Amino acid sequence: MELASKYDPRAVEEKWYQFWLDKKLFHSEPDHRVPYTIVIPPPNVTGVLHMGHMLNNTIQDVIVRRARMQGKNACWVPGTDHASIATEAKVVKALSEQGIKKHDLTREQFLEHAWEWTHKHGGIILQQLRKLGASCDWDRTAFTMDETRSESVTRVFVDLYNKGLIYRGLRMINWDPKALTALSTEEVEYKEERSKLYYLKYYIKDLKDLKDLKDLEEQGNIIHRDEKGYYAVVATTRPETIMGDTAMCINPKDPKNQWLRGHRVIVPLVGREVPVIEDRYVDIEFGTGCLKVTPAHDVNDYNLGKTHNLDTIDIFNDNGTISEQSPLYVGMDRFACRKQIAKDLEAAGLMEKVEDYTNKVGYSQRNPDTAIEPRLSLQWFLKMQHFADIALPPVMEGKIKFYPEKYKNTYRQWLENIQDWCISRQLWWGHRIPAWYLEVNGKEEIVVALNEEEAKKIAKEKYDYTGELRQDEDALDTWFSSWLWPISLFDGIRNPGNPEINYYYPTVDLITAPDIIFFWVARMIMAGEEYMHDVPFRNVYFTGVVRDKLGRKMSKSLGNSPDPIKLMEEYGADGVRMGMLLTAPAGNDILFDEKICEQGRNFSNKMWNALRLVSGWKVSDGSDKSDQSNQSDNNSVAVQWMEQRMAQVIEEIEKDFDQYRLSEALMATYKLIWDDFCSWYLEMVKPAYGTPIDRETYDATISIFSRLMLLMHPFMPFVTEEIWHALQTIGKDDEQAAFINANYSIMNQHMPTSVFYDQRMLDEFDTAREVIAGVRNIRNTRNLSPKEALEVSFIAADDRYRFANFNGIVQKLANVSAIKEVKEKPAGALSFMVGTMECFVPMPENVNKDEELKKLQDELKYAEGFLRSVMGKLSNEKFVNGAPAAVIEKERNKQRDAETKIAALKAQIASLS
RNA sequence: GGGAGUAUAGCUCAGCUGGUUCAGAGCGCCUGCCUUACAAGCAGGAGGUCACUGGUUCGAACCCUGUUACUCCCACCA
Repeated sequence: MELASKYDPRAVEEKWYQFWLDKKLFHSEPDHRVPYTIVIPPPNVTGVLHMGHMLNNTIQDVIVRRARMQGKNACWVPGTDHASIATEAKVVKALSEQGIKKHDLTREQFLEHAWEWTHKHGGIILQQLRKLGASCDWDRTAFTMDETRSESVTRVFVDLYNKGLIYRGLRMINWDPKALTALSTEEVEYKEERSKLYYLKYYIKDLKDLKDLKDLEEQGNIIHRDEKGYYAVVATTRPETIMGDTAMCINPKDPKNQWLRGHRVIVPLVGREVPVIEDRYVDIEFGTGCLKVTPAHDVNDYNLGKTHNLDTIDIFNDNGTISEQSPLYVGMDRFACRKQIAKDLEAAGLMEKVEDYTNKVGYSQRNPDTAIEPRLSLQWFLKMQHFADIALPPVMEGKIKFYPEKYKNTYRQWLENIQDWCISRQLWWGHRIPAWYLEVNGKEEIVVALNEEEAKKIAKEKYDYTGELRQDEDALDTWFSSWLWPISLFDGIRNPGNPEINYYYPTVDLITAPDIIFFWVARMIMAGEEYMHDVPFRNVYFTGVVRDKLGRKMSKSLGNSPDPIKLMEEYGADGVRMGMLLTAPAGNDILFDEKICEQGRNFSNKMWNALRLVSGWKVSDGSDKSDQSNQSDNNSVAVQWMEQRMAQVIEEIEKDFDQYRLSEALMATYKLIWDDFCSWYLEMVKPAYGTPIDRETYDATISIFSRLMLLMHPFMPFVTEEIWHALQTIGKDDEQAAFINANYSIMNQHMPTSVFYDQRMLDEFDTAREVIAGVRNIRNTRNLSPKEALEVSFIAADDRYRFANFNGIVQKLANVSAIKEVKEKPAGALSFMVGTMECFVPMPENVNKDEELKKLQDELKYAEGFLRSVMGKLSNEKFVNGAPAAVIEKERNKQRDAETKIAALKAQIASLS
């Protein structure tokens, strides 16, 4: 078999993915095995893969593949989200490009377009996940608006309505004037903005003269007056809302504004006369202490309006333009109006001053360019206190674990301050609210039912009504379907107790981004507790945000987001996966630099070349009766050592996985393969050019290499499958090889588990390695050719640093002709120390006495300093009395070692000078 | 305004129960090598007052006070 010197992922990746699909290796059915379930955070159906998805799905794939290889029945369910606002916006935009306006269409016509759009663009992202290697059970692909999921949503709505947890009411909500829909409080993101604070004059009605002006001022009142009369000053960031003012408010305890009590003031420009009300809500320190009250357009003002029985004047249309209810500026956009009104106020002498000001403005999460407008509106709500009550304990009590744990706090804080969830959206793309309206005795009544037929039945029973019903036009918030995801995927809402939901629920791990902890994670826990009386998952792994290498969020407008598909084409999916994982400790943001993928690509190549090496070996068939037919001691030691080392690292890897330290597990595996296996083991057993290797070592090598591929497989599925197959088919005839290739997969193999290992052997190797490094170092500094064999002798002060088992290996790897134990330092030798062992390389012609002396003296100085610090501890009574025995023993060992070392160094120095 | 987190080598991060994992890893950088698997490589090397401050302790990167800087979440100050 002739192998190219560079690994080419392109052909390999496609081939194996197809193979896995053909063999249905991702598919799961309930059986006797332990289930391992994970549900994908469903990406937007019309979305395309971005780096966040890459990270999230790579992590999921790693843990799913590992679980599968651990013999669990792994089931990773994929699917997409209908993303009502985002998708509807896209469809509206596409239609308008064809000159079609949404509201020229009927609901049915619009939905036809929307489905068409969904089918055309939908699922691209799922195809892209295949490139990544995602081992999802594609047969289970779901959509939040498919039949099962839709019906689940309707049922849950009806159920919660019947439980009294869903209600319809007029409330202050967040309105998106572009998407023309209500939003939940969670969907509003506040951004700091530089704006202006306008100080407006509100003249006092019928106040021409204040007789006790002086007294009032002495009491602390701040009184404004000009030629037109007395006036109050109101500070506002939103002068355009004055048309909706129905009061001015002061704090009853504010000494500055006592003089305003009981008066009426005139809204500037508008001319409306409004009362001065008093409420402790007003902050005395802010602005002038006078607050304009616009109950229709501000949550606090709304509350004031309720307490003080104020009128509500809604001066905005749905789209943010000024409504007919306003006496001025009708039809003008709110921001244009703000500019204009500022000018007009100025011109009319009604503006006291304007200051620069920074405040926070709410924006729609889905329409980041549109400032939301607080607005009084009739909407559907879910009462949340009940859900907060059931969702808090499982997380606080550790039934669900968060990684990293700090998100527990965030979670608790949110639940403890929960607000009712506005679940209705004025959209067509989504699950239509299953509520029907009817009129009974001139009064509107509501019937909530699974479908119209049911609704009619209820209307008949409850109201003796047989006429037409009118269904609510609104759709539900997207998250009202995704919160059921872990249940509805297994049809657990419509068909509770079915074998699938019983088997797969609860899922094990949820991998998601922290920004949807409230939107999704919390609500899934609520739904899980409500409908399954059990948690939906055991562990939540929060990924970080993928940023560029400068730490900026990746965004389209910055253009700093690489296209994952292109990255995979350049570095291979394995390379990109490894790159992502290397920089991704749980919960930390990822500063992603494309260059890191190179490391992944290089590593694929490294493993590939190890395969090239091994596959080029000729195995001794015993016929030559040469030494190569039997395993040498060297090879035997090498194999044993590698086995110990593997066992040790596997233990580490298992620990890392238990704690979801994926990047560390990967790094440990990486080093095991690159350093231990390639740099050390393969060099140990590598036969001289043209000579064969013994059968035993060869088989052991194939076995070790294969197991290393298993360990690496979850991280880099493609290259490991390729190499593993090559290893299984080496030396087989074509027919056997074809059979193996067609019937076996690395995915079906059992992940190696930790076993007992011999620490002494590992320690002995470490000594040997240091000896080798010492010799190599001497070569390096003296510019000696690696081809020139050297001799090594050593003085062992005690037995801890002996390495006799590795003598042959040291000889081979450092090109040493002989290793001798001596009692005294040979004349004319370079030296180095390994622990307390002195090593010498005799080399009379190369010894520079002064240099050597200096080196030794430096070492001596260090050792003496070290000894001093150790002695400091040991001569401290409190330490000897207070520290645990084991610690003291360690210090005594340090002392002994240091003393031995110092004696050796002194002897060497003496012999040189 | 409330809460959480972070600060260790040029960069990204480990450092778990305070003590031989104690100052580490990967990448980058420097030096020398195209050595018969791999230059996408090999061998070696340099790099750090563990943000600052005070304390607890026989002993602190680690525990506690405070300070500074950055990040995130929450909140109705117009």
